[in-house]
Amino acid sequence: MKNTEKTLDKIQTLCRNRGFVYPGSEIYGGLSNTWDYGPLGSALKTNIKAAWQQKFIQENKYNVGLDAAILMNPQTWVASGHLGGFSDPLMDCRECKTRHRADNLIEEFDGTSVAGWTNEQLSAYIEEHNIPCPICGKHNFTEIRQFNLMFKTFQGVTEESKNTLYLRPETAQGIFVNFANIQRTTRRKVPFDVAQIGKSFRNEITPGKFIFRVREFEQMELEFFCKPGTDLEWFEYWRGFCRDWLYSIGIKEENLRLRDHSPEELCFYSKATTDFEYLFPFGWGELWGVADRTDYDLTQHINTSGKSLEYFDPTTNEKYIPYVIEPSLGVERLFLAVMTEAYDEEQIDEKDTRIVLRLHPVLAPFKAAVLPLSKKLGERAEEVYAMLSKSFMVDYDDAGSIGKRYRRQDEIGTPFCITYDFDSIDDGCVTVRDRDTMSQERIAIDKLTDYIAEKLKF
RNA sequence: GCGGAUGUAGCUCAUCUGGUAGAGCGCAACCUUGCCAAGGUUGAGGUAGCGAGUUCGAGCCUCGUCAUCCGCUCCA
Repeated sequence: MKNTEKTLDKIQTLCRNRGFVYPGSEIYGGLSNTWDYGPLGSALKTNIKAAWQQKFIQENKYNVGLDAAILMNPQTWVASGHLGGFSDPLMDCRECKTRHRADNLIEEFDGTSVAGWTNEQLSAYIEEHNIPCPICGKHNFTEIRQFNLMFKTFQGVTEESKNTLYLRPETAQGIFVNFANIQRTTRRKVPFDVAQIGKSFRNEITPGKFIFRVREFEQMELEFFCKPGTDLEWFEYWRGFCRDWLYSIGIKEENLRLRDHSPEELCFYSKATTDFEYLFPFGWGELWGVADRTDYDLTQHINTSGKSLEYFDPTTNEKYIPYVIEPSLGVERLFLAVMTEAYDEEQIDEKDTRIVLRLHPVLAPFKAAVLPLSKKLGERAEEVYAMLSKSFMVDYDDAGSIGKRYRRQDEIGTPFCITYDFDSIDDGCVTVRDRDTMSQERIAIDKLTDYIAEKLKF
């Protein structure tokens, strides 16, 4: 029973104590659901993103990268449907403390269509018809509160409504609005896709579960543009591709499941969607969504902007709006999944346990730690450290017993510990201890960089 | 946002019915030690989340506020 609630506490504690993740703005009493990634956490995050970029951009012939702006012309959100369509008028029942959507209350009460109604109209209608709470049957609601999931801000120094902008609630739209630019400048032929890592912001009503659901988060997304009719084939392709990548960075099969959305569950524009769910300490939670979004997004932008985003296929002389397959992954969620997967406690004896973070070496913040067996060897050991740091993130620790230093490194996921001992002066070798196998190997110092580099390959 | 619980040193906690805060671990320095949490000496670190009130006196009582955890509502 590894993935339990208790494990989340332990992971959170480890994260805070060892410099992976701190509560945000802590000295001012914090700011709810914000987290700051410390020295080790930022390194892990960077490594996760780099691994993704390597697999999905560098090694993939279909992909190009993009880094679009967070602030976008508000028309973007009109086209995507985020402005207007996703702002829920919510009210609470004072009697039974439940929350309801005002529009649903009316529609479920007498079937009246309330599309386009203002909050005043909604609440007047509820008063007028004395609509009861569907849970307790009483009629005692708070006033309507509007929950728009987009963060609002202003461009320019005056806070006028005409200057209102929104922090993007998803990175995808930056890709869609650049579709024509990218296709033209890279001379890509369909199929191809655009991959992007970036921050998104959503005013979730209920964030929580450590870094699982936060209001500011980072997405690793790609939009794969393909010919209509080939989309389901490609959908399958990406599902497998994404799954295999997760396995390769250390996610275990038994902790991952692919859940296909039922027809009723699908968004109205989506032809097929699969949630990759990971067995987090609090239960199964969505990690990665792979969706066939059809030509919905591009069509919306064509209609709203008036610009043509059609693709002309020069080999067949066909014109069409490409279909899109979108695998969308949250960096923080993968961070948590990776930490959950890696977290291990080894029972040494009745009273003694050892925490080992079995991170894939590619993801580990430090690839190795240089540990002089005695402080007298510090000068020589630091030379080894300086050499390795040219190629890798390396730690150096000379405080305390060697055993204690091994454990410190085990806790932060360092795969290799390098001890410089008294023989090293004569034979030019150091001992490399492997975190997972606990085996020790004598390696020549001048071969050390290559030795570690070899271990870092997938 | 609602309901419940919580908030004392970096961490885990103690402080008897209100009388000006302690331990273990961790951390730092020195000595010792020479491959998986050794030992010794010394030391740093808290206006008890914050603010107000009651009281001769509050970490302990009251109110407010902020934050965290659990549950509910929601998640394109």
